[in-house]
Amino acid sequence: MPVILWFRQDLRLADNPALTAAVETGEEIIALYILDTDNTLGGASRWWLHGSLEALAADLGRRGVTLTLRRGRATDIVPALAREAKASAVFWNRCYDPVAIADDEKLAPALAASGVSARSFNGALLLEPSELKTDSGGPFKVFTPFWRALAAQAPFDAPLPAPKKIRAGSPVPSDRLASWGLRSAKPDWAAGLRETWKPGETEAAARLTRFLDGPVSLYAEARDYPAVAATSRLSPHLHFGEISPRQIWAAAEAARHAMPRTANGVEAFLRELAWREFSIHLLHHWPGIVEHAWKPAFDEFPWVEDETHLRAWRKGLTGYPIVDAGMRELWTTGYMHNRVRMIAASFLVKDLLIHWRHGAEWFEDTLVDADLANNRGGWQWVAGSGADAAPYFRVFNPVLQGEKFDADGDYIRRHVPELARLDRRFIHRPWEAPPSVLADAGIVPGETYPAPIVDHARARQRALAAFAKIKGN
DNA sequence: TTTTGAGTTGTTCGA
DNA sequence: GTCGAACAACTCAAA
Repeated sequence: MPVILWFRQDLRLADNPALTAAVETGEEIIALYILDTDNTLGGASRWWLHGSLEALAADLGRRGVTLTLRRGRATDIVPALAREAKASAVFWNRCYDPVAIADDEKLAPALAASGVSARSFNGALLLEPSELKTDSGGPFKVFTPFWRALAAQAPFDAPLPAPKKIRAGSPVPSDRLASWGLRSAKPDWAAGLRETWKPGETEAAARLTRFLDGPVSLYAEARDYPAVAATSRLSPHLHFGEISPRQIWAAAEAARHAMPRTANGVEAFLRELAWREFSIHLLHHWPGIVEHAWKPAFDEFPWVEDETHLRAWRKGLTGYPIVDAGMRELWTTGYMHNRVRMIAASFLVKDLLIHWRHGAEWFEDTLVDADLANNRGGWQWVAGSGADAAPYFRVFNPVLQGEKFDADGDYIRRHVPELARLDRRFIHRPWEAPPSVLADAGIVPGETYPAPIVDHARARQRALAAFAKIKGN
């Protein structure tokens, strides 16, 4: 009797515990992916998913296995396919968002009732939420102790190799990937994504190797400079499970061992990997953080509804170059450098006083690495409402941040072409440039590039006053 | 049980 | 130009 391997956010063959276990049964395997109708994916995520499934299907195809595509509710599709294919078991790697957890809790007994065994595995985390607790038995709420506790449990299980041979089950009816319309965007906005990214397990591994061969040695210092290619850019690959944190941890440790000069960079990089784990742990223990402030007092915060400001922010037309560069990088490439994410997020939440949920939703629609746990956690961190959040008085100054982390304005010139010829002295504050300088750069304020939509100094005062209202309550 | 040091990423002001 | 303090108070995690 065949067994079903249900692919979810683990679109890879290597270090895939569910796949390895399924292969080890010796039975024929039916590989399944479900496009869940309850999961509204953002446009950039849909674009990525298409490519990732294409790559997975090709990798499976080389082993003679067909990837079966179905659309619907996982809780309906999995038992139905098990009956249809007379499968004896279903294998999958666990996901940790609230919908997936609820599905798992329904599926296991439903399958058991029809005599199908269900086996789930950890393919997405170094340690699962149940495996990492404080001394008093509760979940961590502060990153640094979480990180210490996590690192203390290294080394983690060695990554599993991709199965050499997979016994293919008889084909069952499948949707065609194209029929899902994941890339049927009109107008075609995905040109920048195509130039920037290549979804799939092969590219994920190659990207990791390239990063560990070079940029990682500078990572600790250079990762904050958005014009410098010092980050791994593995986040979308990680989100879709084209690579696992165990693979990354093991490879990074190997690099540190082989090249001691990379030690600082590796340490900082693994810390960032641990932030992903921390976010997922938080989401697992407090699923309410998707919609509500983790600190309840913040649900009383006097957020401002301002559609005009929100639209200017989304389009990268705030008049603050570093914010606009970030928002345009996001729109054109499906990605934003981490430092700039903080600046742009702080601007929305603190300068414009717009609810972090609006920002989170826009990011989820436009980021190729959109990840519920990371994204919601990150936005709440910036807003000050999250676990281990930034203090309320930490308001990023977009001019100072720009001058500090993009001193020459290279990042801005790349993404805001109308400012490309502006002298570096004014690249972060074009409103202060003399008319002759603006003329030389071909800039007409208010026409080719907007004046600042708010005055930062005043916006900061307004934010501090607003945050004072909810303090201590 | 109580105590204690610490907590991703900042800015401004005044000396 | 540089530097330290203030910006709040609270909660966490471990001793």
